[in-house]
Amino acid sequence: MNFERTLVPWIGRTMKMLDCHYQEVFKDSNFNLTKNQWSLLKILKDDDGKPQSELAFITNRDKASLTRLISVMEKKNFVERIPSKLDKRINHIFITKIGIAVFEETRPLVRKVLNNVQSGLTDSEIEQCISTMKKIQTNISANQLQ
Amino acid sequence: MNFERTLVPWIGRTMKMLDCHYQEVFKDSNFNLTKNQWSLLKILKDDDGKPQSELAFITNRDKASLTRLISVMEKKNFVERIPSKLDKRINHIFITKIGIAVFEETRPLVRKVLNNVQSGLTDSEIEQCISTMKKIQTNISANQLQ
DNA sequence: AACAAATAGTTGCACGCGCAACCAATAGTT
DNA sequence: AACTATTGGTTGCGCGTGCAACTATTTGTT
Repeated sequence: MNFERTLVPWIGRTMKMLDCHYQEVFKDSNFNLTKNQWSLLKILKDDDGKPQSELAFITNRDKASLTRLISVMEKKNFVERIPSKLDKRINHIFITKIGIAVFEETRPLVRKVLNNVQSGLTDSEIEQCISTMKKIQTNISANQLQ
Repeated sequence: MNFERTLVPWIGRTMKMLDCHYQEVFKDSNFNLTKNQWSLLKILKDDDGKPQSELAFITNRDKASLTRLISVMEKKNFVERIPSKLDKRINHIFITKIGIAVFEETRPLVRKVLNNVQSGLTDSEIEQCISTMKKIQTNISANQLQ
């Protein structure tokens, strides 16, 4: 097998560079925020109050991983855990005013990164690439069921 | 900005699923190996004896991250640190016989995963996607210099 | 030869991941 | 009502990441 014709390492390397770039941008912004935290703020901003299990599902994370993400964000006062009164096992997660403010203030930053990263790509190129990503995701899902 | 037309989240999610899938496959194989360790074995298999700094550069990693990766792999007897006699600061990294054996035995596994993941993709689709990844990487590199 | 600057590698820190084991609470079964 | 799943969340573990501070060694400069 010729690994040069293999897509996966290319995706991996690209993602690695993207992660690094985001980390750098957030660090420079002095907002004490990470890419993952930002993604969760984005979800919560439109749709608050979900239990952790649901957020774990939406973000494709292990529930333990989500627990820790929420813990960090709670310490920073970006989100709040509100225990359900109907079911004492459940925490509902709400975004705070600070969380909303930070999200809004960093939004242009993220937008700029996305624009820069995609600069020079045509619409059809992007669509084509998204379609390929979907196929790969389908293939992985199919394989994991075996 | 419509995030549905943004490529980055698609790449991110795909990569996440890929990481998970690899982790699962290696775990099931009982080889006590991870994707990152495998990638490094692949590099070392063809080209031994490089100093850590060079391996960090090749694999696009922080030198600290590489230190730890090597440490884990050394504990598993996959690689060896051999201090240079000419320059006492340098460690040369060599793959062991065990490392080579594990690499060869897991190679078909990785090949199978790659084939499955790319099944249904045409050659031109793969090429197109790689080309897009290259452009994104170029964009990121250009931005980081600013 | 003596001092400063660069280089290779390690360690502490904070963040992030999945798995497995665990606890508390709810739901389902007898 | 009593017992057994099942579910939601937390914690310990091993692995992985980058940054910054650190040590030891080498190189470059006066």
